Amino acid sequence: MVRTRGNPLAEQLLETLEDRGFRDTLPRRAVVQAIAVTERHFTAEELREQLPGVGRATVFRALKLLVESGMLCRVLLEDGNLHYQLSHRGHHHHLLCVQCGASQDLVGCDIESQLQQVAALHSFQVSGHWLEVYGRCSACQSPQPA
Amino acid sequence: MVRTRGNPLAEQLLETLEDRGFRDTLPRRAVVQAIAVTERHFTAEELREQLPGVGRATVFRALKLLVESGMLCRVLLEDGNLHYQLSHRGHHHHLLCVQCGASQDLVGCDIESQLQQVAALHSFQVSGHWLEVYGRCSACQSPQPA
DNA sequence: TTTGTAATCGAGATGCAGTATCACTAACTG
DNA sequence: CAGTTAGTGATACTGCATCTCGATTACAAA
Repeated sequence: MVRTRGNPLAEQLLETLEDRGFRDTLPRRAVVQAIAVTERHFTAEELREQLPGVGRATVFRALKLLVESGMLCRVLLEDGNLHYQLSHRGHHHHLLCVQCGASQDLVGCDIESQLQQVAALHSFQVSGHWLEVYGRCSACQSPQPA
Repeated sequence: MVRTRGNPLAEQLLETLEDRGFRDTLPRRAVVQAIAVTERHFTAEELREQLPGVGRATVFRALKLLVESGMLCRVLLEDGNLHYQLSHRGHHHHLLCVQCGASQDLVGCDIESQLQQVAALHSFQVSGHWLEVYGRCSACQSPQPA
């Protein structure tokens, strides 16, 4: 395993980890680099297949670190499977295409304030929420109707 | 295993299953009965512990049937654990107390229409969503401040 | 009733995602 | 450069769920 210069995104992720006190190690670097070049959401297993030289536990540890640091987010698919995906923003949600599996971030959604109000009717104090939206992306709508 | 007269709710669940073409068997009856008398949301494992005489696969098969028939719903806890809970209404969401674990249904939440609008900005056609709300229930708020 | 048969059951194997252990190694620190 | 400590990885294990397949049972037709 050789220390390669990763792509800019990978470097940035590594830097953030360093800022949080974590070391810049070769295996970690490999995991982060693999994630940085992955377009779609992925499972831990898929990631592992791309990293035959990295131990199983290390991959999971890196995933956990990145999730806890807010750089990676979990995505719950409609079939219940849990995937991972790079997180650029802070809190946000996903529009998941049930046909092609693509995911795009949902921006401009101010659901929390609405939740606060409705929950208040139940005397419930909201501290967080989890939302996934399923449907069809623009590319999967018109082209092939049926 | 003896055929006992279950409580009314259990009988109703069984009937619905029968209407859908599923048989009224003793093990199934036991599973449904156990679910019907459970107040809180529960894990498959907890349910299984109450049913030592019923096979593992049978419990899971019954859970799946009930979920697919809309009588049981899955609840995703904040820690990522999946629980099950009786579903009285149709589509609804849960207010999950992170302190005592209680769950109450969120009524009067018209989130889907709001989602449709926001998603439309992305040319995304919404077909469904999953929402869990975390926070503190009324009982867990005032009594013990810290 | 009796009987045919498809649904269902259950024991155990298997799958899959993630964690625990622990001896070893590599990265930072002084 | 040596010491400290985080990190690594092989492997065992856990938790939750599904698969397999021969045995059993519910239901309905005779």
